[in-house]
Amino acid sequence: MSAPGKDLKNEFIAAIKGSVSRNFKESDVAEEEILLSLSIPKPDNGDISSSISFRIAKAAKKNPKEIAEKLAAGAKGARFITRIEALNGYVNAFVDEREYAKHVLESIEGGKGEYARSDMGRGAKVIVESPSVNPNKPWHIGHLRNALLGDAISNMMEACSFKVEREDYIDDLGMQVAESFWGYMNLGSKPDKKFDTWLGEQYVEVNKRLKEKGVEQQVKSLLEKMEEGSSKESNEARRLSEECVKAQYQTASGYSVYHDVLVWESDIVRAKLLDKAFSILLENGIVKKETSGEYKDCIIVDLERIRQMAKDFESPSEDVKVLIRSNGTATYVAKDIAFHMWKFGMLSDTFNYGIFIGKQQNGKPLYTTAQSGERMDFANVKKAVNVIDNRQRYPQLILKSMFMLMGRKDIAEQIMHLSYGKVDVEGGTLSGREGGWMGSGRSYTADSLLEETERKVLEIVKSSEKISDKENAKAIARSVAIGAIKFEFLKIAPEKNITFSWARALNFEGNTGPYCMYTYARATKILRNQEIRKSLKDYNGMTRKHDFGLVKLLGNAPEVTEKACSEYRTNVITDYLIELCTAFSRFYETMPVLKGGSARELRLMIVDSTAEVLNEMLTVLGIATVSSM
RNA sequence: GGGCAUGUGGCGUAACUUGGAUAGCGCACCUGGCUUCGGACCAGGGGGUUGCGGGUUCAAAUCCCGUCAUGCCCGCCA
Repeated sequence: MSAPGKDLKNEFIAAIKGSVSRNFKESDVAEEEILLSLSIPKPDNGDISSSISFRIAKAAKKNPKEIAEKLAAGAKGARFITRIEALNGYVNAFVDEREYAKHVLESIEGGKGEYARSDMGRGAKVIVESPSVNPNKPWHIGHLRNALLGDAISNMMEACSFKVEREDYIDDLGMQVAESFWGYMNLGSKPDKKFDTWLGEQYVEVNKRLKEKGVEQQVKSLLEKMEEGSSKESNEARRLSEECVKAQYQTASGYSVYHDVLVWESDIVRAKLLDKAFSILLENGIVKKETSGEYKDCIIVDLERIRQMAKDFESPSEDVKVLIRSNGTATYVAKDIAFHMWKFGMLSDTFNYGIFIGKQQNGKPLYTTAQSGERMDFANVKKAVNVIDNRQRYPQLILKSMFMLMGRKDIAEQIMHLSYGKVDVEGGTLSGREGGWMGSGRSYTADSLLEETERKVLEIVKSSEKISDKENAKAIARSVAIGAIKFEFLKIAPEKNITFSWARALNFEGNTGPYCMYTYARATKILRNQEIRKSLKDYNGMTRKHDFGLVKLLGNAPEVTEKACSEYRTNVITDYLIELCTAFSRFYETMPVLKGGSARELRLMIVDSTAEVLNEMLTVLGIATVSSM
């Protein structure tokens, strides 16, 4: 895989390294150190820059400016770098724009739709868990953030050569489902709308009645029956949950979010995952069963041992964590421990699988754990990414630490909690229980967000004079709306809380998905009916004006994907896209392509390459491009 | 009480992991640009003591200490 930006860096590093060893024999700087010293200077100062002289100056107790001058004088470029200068202590390199442009454009051309990728993951199998919404209500915009993050992270990891399994954990044995189930049986309402929305409304209604006499007790006993597995109630509850998940997956499908497998809590219970896991843990003394005292009959883990294992482990007020309660039921963390032992292949063959959705719109089926069905080859991974909000930091930390206690540091290090901030709405929260997602006017479900956005986009599409493609207006509006929403969530760093605003969501100007999509549409419009010279020989039309700035950015795409992936930060890609689109727009305004004279072929090639990179990067975010909008 | 996250022009944000040249971008505001490849655009302008106080350093939004504010977590609940 070709990464021109990296090639350029390496050439510069080699040039500096060579100069250091010739001029400053006593100060041996590592290539890694030079790499960290690199930055992009203002265009006037050069194309790539290093601040390494400051470091050398410190060790040698000399003036950094002099060091830089000596370094620059003694450094020689090879293929791309023509000139190396010192300025204010920095060492700046200037690149031969024709030679480098040739390398970048040929790399993109040769990449055949896989240019902006990396082989970082080396085919390692990873399981990404998201969004794990309780199966008793519709996705609201908070769940949507999770789903979009999970989807984009999965795409990013795939682009970096990981083998990704997209898994969704369905807790159909929770209090929430029990409450909705109770409502279903006792409130006398019949489904008159999308099932998940209706069920969510039952849930809100039940929650209001929980204070009435006996209701809470009834719900609890209902949950107990559900957990028995073979009862009439458990079958009925599972059926209800499945219907709800089917509805939720209509939402997912609307956003082009897909999964490979659903894992149901009731199937985990049925497969006796807990028993298998805890017999191993008890055998090895990782956890112990208390026979007396405060925690009599509980299975606990000593938190002091965890504290010693994990330095950043916060000190909880208690000294032990109960994993299995005295009545034999498991806590959330206990379930997660067993589940992760399964993910990493530590438990023998367990689940049966069936098909939940025969064919998703990506062409693949969605499998599900099931009471009876086939054995399949899920899990057994090298890495697990859990997209879970930041409130679960503590239990996730215990989870990791448990593997440390098992002597499986290798696994502990490969459990990544992708912790993200919560989504609020102006003047309120999105509580599922209290119905905050229902809103007062427009609701905050993922469905209505898409609907509203699509409506607004459609208005714009219809009033646009430039679009000839009016028959496809609806399809275009749908794509643009999805792009707008996804970009809006993914451009915010995951750890930040978001306060949702309709005004921002329905703005399509500036740093937005539609801007990027629009840029792509303009690029492809130029290319329409044009022949792109695949093996362009003449790079003489290359200038240092707005064309080279654009080409340099194009050269960085593979590194951007890699950085985004290794940091689990989707905003690395959105930032790059904005930068790229801005550079292209500038190029578009100032450098005529079709009337470009002798530079025409070259500029066509630049436009073609930009469209290619835009398409690849947007695809990684889960955003499909349109050629007219 | 302990811990975690966040704090950057009126609003929303990037850069913080790995210190580097004048803190980047968008919205809103002001000025200009469509007979020329699509104005969901471009060019220009005003607006910032990066919460506050110390420290380290040639160099701090970035690292360290303290402090304030906001949100969250610390149940045999789920």
